[in-house]
Amino acid sequence: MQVKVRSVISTARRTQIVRAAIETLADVGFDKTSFAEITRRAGLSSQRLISYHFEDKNELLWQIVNDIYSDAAHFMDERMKGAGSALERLRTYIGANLEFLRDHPREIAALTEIGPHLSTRSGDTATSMRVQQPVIEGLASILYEGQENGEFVMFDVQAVAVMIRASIERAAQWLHADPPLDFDSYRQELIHTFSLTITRSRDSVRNS
Amino acid sequence: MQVKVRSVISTARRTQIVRAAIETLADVGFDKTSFAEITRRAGLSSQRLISYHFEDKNELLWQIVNDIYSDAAHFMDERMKGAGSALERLRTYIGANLEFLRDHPREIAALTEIGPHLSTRSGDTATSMRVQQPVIEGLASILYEGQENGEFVMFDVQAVAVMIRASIERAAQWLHADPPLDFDSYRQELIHTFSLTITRSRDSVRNS
Amino acid sequence: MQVKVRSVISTARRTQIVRAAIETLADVGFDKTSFAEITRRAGLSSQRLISYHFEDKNELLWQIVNDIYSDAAHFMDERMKGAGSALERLRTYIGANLEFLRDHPREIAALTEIGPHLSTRSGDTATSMRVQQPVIEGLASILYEGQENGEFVMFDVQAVAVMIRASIERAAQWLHADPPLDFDSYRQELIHTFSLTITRSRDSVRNS
Amino acid sequence: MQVKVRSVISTARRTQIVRAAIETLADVGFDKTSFAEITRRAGLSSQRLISYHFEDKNELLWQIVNDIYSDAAHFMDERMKGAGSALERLRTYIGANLEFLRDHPREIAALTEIGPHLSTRSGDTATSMRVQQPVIEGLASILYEGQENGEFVMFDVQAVAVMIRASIERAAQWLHADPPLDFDSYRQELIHTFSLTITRSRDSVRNS
DNA sequence: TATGAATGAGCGTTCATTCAT
DNA sequence: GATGAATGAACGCTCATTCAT
Repeated sequence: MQVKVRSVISTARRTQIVRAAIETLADVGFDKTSFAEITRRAGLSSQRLISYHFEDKNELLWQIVNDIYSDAAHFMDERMKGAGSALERLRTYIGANLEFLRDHPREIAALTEIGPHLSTRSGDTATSMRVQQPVIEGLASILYEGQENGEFVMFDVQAVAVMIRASIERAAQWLHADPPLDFDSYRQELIHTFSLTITRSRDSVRNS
Repeated sequence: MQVKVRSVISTARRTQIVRAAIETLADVGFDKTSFAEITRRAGLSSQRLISYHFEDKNELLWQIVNDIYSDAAHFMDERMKGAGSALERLRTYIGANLEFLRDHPREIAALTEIGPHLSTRSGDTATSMRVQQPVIEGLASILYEGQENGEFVMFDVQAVAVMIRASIERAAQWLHADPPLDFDSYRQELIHTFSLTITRSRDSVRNS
Repeated sequence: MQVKVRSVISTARRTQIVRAAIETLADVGFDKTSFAEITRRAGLSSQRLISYHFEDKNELLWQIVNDIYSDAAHFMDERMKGAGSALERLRTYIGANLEFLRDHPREIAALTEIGPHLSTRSGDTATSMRVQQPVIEGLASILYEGQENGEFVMFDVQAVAVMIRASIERAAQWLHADPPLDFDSYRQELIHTFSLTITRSRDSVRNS
Repeated sequence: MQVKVRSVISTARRTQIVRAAIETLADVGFDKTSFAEITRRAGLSSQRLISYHFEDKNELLWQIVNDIYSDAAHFMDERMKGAGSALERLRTYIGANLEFLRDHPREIAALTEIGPHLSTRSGDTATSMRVQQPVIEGLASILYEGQENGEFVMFDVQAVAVMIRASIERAAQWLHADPPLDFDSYRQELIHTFSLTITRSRDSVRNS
C-alpha cells in the first residue's frame, strides 16, 4: 500500500484546513460548507489552497472523519485500560463515549453533517452504514464477551448494541439543545438501563 | 392565522408532487433531489409546476413532513385506542412505532433525508430539535402518567424518553440494511429493556 | 425514438447560439470557445442561456456539426442532380465539394476545430473516424459504380477515396491561407489527376 | 541569435520530458495532456521539473515538433540519397514518408494533436500553416526540378504538392484505424496516381 | 391553472505559472 | 539542478427562483 509522504509544512496546512472545515461544518452545516466558505473562515489566501492540499472534496471529508475517529479512539483506549469485567468495560464504554460527545460538540456536529455525504474512495455510493458497522461490532464484542464468561444473560447482542449506540449518539444533539439534557442524569440512566437488561433473564416476562 | 383555501385540483397536484418528492428523496437522497429531478420522475410537464404550487422549496419540504407525520399520527392513534395501563400504552407505543417504520421505509427515508435541511418558515437556521421536541413530549407524557399512578418507579423521564426515541428511530436504517436487523427480536429487546428499567427502583444499584 | 418538440422561440434561440458558436470557433479556436466567450460575442444576456437551451457542451457541438452537415448535404444533393455517368458524378462531387469549402470558410473552420473534441452521445471516447467513415463510403460508392459499369478500371477504391477526400479537405486551409491557393487551378488539377488515375489501367507500370 | 547552452544533464532531462509528453499526447490527446498528467506518466518528482526545464508550455510543444521533424528529416535524407531522376526522387519521397508514418505512429499522433495548438514564440495566434509551408516547398522543389529537366509536363506545382502532402498525411490516421488501410496498396495507388498526373499533358482533356 | 423562457449566484475542479528556497 | 508551496483565472454545470404570458 502506497503511503504518501508529506512535509511538515504540508501536514500543518492540512491540519489547519481540516480544523477550519470542522468549524465551518459545525457552524453552517454541510450544504453551505463550500471551499469558498472554509477559505473565508480560515482566512486562507486562496480557495485554491484547499484543492492544492486535498485531492478533492471527498478526500477532505475523509480526513476530517479519520482525524476525529482517531481522537475518539485514542480517548477511548485510555479510558478502557483499567476496566476489568465485561460489565465494567461496558459501563466505562458508555461513560467515556458520552464524555467525548460532551467535550467535542463541534467535532461531533461536523461528523453528523458529513455522515450522509461520504463517498467511498472508489466513487461508489456512500453508505454511512459502512462506517457504523465496525463501531457496532466493537460494542458487540464486549457484550459477547460478557455472555461467554457468564456475566451477562442471553439476549440479542446485535439488537442491544444498536440500542446502546443509538442512545449514545442521540445524546450529542440533546446535550447542546436548548434547554440541554442533564448530562450526569442521562449517563446514569443509560448505564443503569443497559446494565439491568443484560443481567436479567428474559425467561420470566415475554412480551409480544 | 390566515388559512389558504385550495381547490380540489390544486390539492391533487400538491399530493402528486409530494408523492414524487418522497420517492425521489428515498431514491437519490436530499442533495440530488432538485426540482428538475422531481419533475423528471413525476413526469410533470414543467419544473415550473412545482414552484407554482409551492411557495418555495422549504414549503414543499414542510408539506412532506406534515403529510408523513399525519399518516403516522393516525396510525398510532388507531393502535393506542385499546391500551389501558401506562405500561401497556408504552409497549403499544413502541411496537406500533416500529411497525410503522417497517411498513413505510420510503417515507422514513425521505424524512431522514429532509431532517437536517428543514428551515423555519421565517428563514432562520433550521432546527430538527423543534420537530422532535413534541414527539419526545408525547412519549414523556406516557412515562409521567405511569409514574404518577404508581406503575413506574421514579427516573429521569426526559432521559429515558430520549433513549426510547433514539432506539426506535435508529431501527429504521438497520431494518433495511444489509444484512437487516431482525425485526421481531429487536422489538422484543426494546420493549423488554425499557419495561424493565421503568419498573425497577434505582435505589439499589448506583453507578458513576 | 423520442423526438424532442421545441417551440419556435426555443428553436430560434438555439439557432442564434449555434451561429454565435460557429463564429467564435472560427475566430478564436476550440480552446478559447467557452460559454462565456460565446455569450460575449453573441451579446446574450447570460451565459446560463446556453446551458438552458442545450443539455451540455457536447450537445451544442453536435448541433453545430449536424447543422453544417445538413447544409452541405443539401448543397451537394442539388448539384449532383444532373450528373449522369459515374465520371461526371465524380467530377461534380469534387467540384461541388470544393465550392462549398470555398463559400463556407467559417463553417469549415468551426468543423475543423470541433473535430477532435466530439464525444459520442453515450460519453465514449470520441473518434473523428466515426464521423468520416460514412463520408468516405459515400464517395467510394461512386467509384464502385464506375468500376461496375466499366467506366473505370480496377483499383483500390478505399485508397483512392481516402486520397480524394484528403485532397478536398486539405484545400480548406490553403484556400484561405496567405497567400491563398488558386481555387480554379486546384479544382482542375484535382479533377484531372483523379479522372486520369481511375481511367488508366494499372497493368503497364508497376511500382514498388 | 542567442543560442542557449545546455549541460548534458539538462539535455537528458529535456529528452526524457519530451518523450513522456509524446506518449501522453498519443494516449490521451492534447486536452488532457497537462503538466500534471505528463509528470504522472513520466514518474517525475515534481510538476515543477517541466516548467524548470522549459520556458513555458509552448516551448515544450516546439521542442517536441522539432525533435520529431529532425528524426523524420534524417530518415528521409538517408532514403533519398540514392535517388537520381526527379521521378525516382518523388516516388522515393512518397514511399519513405509513408513508411515513417507507419513506423512512428505515436510521434505522428503527438504531432497531430499538437498541430492546431502551436503558437509562435511571440505569442501570436498559432498557424500550422507556418510549419507546413516549408514542407510543401521541399516537395514542390522536386516537382519544379522535374518540370525543368523535362521529365514532367507542366502543371500547377503548388496544387499537386498540396494534394500529395494531403494524401500522405491523411494516411496516418487511416493506417491505424479499425479496420486499417492496406499500407502497400495505398502506397502503390498514391505513387501511381501522381506519377501519372505529372507525366501526362493537360492539353488533351480540359474539364470545368 | 399552467407553462416556457430566462437568470444570478454559486459550485468543485483544472490549468500553467510564479515565489522562495 | 531541483523542489514544495502557492495562486488567480477560468471552466462547464447546477440550483431555485422570477418574469411574462
